[in-house]
Amino acid sequence: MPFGQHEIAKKLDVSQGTISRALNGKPGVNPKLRKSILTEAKKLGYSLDTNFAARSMRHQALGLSQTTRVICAILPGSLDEFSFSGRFFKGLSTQAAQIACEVVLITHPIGQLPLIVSRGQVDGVVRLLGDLEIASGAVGCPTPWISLFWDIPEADLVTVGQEAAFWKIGRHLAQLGHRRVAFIGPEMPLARERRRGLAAGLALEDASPPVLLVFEKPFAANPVDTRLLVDEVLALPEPVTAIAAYNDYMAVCAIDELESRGVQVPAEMSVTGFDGAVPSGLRGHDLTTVALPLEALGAESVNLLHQRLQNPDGPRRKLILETEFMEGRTAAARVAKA
Amino acid sequence: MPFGQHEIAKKLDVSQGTISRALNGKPGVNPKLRKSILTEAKKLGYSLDTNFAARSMRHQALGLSQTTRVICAILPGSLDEFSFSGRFFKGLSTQAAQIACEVVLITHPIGQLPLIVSRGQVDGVVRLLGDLEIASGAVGCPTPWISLFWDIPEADLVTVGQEAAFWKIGRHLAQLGHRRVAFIGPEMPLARERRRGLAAGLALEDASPPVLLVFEKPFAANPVDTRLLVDEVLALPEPVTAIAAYNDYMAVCAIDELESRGVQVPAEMSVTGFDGAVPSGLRGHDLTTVALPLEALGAESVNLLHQRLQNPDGPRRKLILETEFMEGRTAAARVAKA
DNA sequence: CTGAAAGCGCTAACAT
DNA sequence: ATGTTAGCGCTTTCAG
Repeated sequence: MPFGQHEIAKKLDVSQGTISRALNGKPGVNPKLRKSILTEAKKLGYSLDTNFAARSMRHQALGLSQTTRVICAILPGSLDEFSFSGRFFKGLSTQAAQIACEVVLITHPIGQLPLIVSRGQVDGVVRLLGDLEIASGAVGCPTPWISLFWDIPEADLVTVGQEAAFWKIGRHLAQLGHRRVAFIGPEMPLARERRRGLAAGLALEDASPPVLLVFEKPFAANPVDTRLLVDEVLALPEPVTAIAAYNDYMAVCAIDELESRGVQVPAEMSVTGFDGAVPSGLRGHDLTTVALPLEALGAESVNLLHQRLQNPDGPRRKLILETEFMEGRTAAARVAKA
Repeated sequence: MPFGQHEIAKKLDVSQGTISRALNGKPGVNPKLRKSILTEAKKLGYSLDTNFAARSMRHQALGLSQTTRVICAILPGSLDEFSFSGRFFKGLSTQAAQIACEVVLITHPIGQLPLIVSRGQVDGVVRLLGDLEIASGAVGCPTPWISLFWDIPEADLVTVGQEAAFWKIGRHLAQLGHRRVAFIGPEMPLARERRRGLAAGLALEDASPPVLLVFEKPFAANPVDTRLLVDEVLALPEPVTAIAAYNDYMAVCAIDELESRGVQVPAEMSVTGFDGAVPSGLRGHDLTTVALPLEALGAESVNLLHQRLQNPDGPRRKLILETEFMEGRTAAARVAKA
C-alpha cells in the first residue's frame, strides 16, 4: 500500500535519486523538472514523511541531526492529576509551537518508557516522576529530558521554590493565630523541604513559638494513607488547630475524613493544600493553597529542553519558578478554646 | 551513538543473523547461546526497539502487520476543553492497556495531521474534529480512525444521542414552567440535532405550546460570539425565561454575560449547558446540564478502533452512548411576571 | 544537470 | 545450529 519516490520517478521517467534531490530542495535539479516533481508528489500524496523510517535510517547512517520535532511529556496516570495536566500541557504545547515542535502527552506506563520514547521517535522528554519511580531509582531515558520538581542528576530541572511556597502557607496560618500545626505528607525529600518552609513561615516574631508536628508515611499521597494520618492527628492528646497537607489532593482527602468524623472545616480545623490542582471530582472546597504556575512550568520546560538539544554538553540547569498564595475558605482564624 | 545487533555479534563472536533469531525468539538457536545473547543485549541496553526504523522498514518489505501498539488521540487545542480531555483520556488509556497499546494525546495543530500520525508511527487515531475542520472538509488520515460526535463517512463513529440528551433538558425546563426558551449555538448539524431534541422535550402534553427561539452564528462556541448571542436574546421584545446553550462552555460564557448585565441566574433567567465539561477556570457555577459519559466514550473508541484494525474491511460502525441529566443550580422554576 | 550505485540495520530465505 | 546474503526506501557520492 505505501509507495516511494520510485513511483514518482517512473511516472516522470527520471531517476529516483533526482526525486530525492528535488524533494529535499538540494541544488542541481532543473527548476522546471523540480516543479513538475513537486506537483506530481502532491498529486500522489507523497511527502518525505511517507517513508519516515527509511529516511531516518539513512540520516542516522550519515550522522545527521536526526531531529523529529516531537517532544513527549510523561505524567503520572492518575485521573486526579488532570487538572494539573491540562494547564501544564497547554503551556508545553504553546511554547513548543514557538520552536516548531509538537508535544504529545502520555500517562505513564509504570516501570518502562513509552514506546515512542524507547523507539527514539522523539527528540526529548519532559517528565514528572511518581514517588515509586523516585524510590526505585529507575529513571533512564535515551533522549535529553527535563525533570519536573524532582532533582535528578541526569536531567535538567524545572521546579518551584518549595520552601518559599510553604513559608507563605505558614505565615498565613500564623496570621490566623494558629500555633500548633500538623504537617501530613509522604516520606520524601520534597516533603522535607516543604515542612521546613512551613516551620519558618509559622515562626512569626511577635507570636509564641509555633509547634509543628510531622506525620509522614512512605507513599502517603493517596486517600487511604491520608485518612490514617488524619486519624493520627485527631488522636493527639494536645490537639492541633490546623493541618497543612503535602498537596491539594491530600488536603481534599483530609477534609473528607475530617468531615466524616464530624470535624468542621475550617471552624474546628483549618486545612491547607499545595499545587492549586484540586481534583475536578471534588469541587467547591475552595481550598486555601499555593498555586503552581502551571503554564509557565510547561513553557519553561520546553525552553530548557530546547536549549539542551541545541547544546547537549552544556552545564546542567535548574530553573526555579515562583508560586502564588491563594486564600480560600478552608483556613480560618483560630477560635479560643472553651 | 546508537548501535546494532552487529555489536553484540562481535562481542560473542557469532553472526549478526543469529542475534536477530535469538532476540526474535525464532527457533534454531542453541538455548545456551540464546541465553548469553539475551544477557549481553540487556547488558548493552539493546532491544529490538533500539533501531525501530530499520526493523519496521524490513517488516514493510515483507508485508508484515506493521503494528506499532500506539494510538493517537487528537483533540482541539483550547484549554477550555481540558476538563473534557482528562476523563476522556483516562478512558482511552485504561482501555488501551487492555489491548496492550499506549495512547498519546496531542492537541491539534490546525490544518494538518500530527507528525507521528503522518509519519505512520501509530496504528490508529481517535479524533474530535473542530468546527473549522468540519467546515473545511479536510479530514484525511493515513490510518483507520474514530470520529467523535461528528458523523464522517470515512471513519467509524462514537457519539452520544444528541436529541435524547436535549430532550432531557427540554423536559426539565418544561417541568420548571418555562415555555419561551432561547437556544444559542453555532450553525452546525450537531446544533440542529440538539435543538430538535430540545423542542421535543419542551413540548409536554399538559402545558401550553412552547416557543423555541434559535440564535445561531457560524462558529459561535467562543466568548465573544456567545455574548453577542446573549445580547440578542436580551433584546427580544417578548423575553424568554430560559437559555439552553449548545454546550457548557457557551453556557458559562452566557452566565458571565447575563450577570455582567445585571440579570440574575437562575432567578431571572435559567441557563442550561451540555457536555458536563465545565472549564476549570469557571468553577462553582454548578451548571444544570447533561453529562457525557467521558470515560466510556474513550474506552469504546479504543474498542471500536481495535476491531477496525482487526478487520480493516468490515462495515462502518456507529456507536451511540447514553447521556445523564445533571440537575444543577442554574435552572429554576419560572417566576410569574409582575 | 542527471543516472547509477553504495549502504544504513534488520529479517528471512538459503547455504553450510 | 549457524553463517551468508538479498533487499526494504532513502540520501549522497561519483560518473557521465
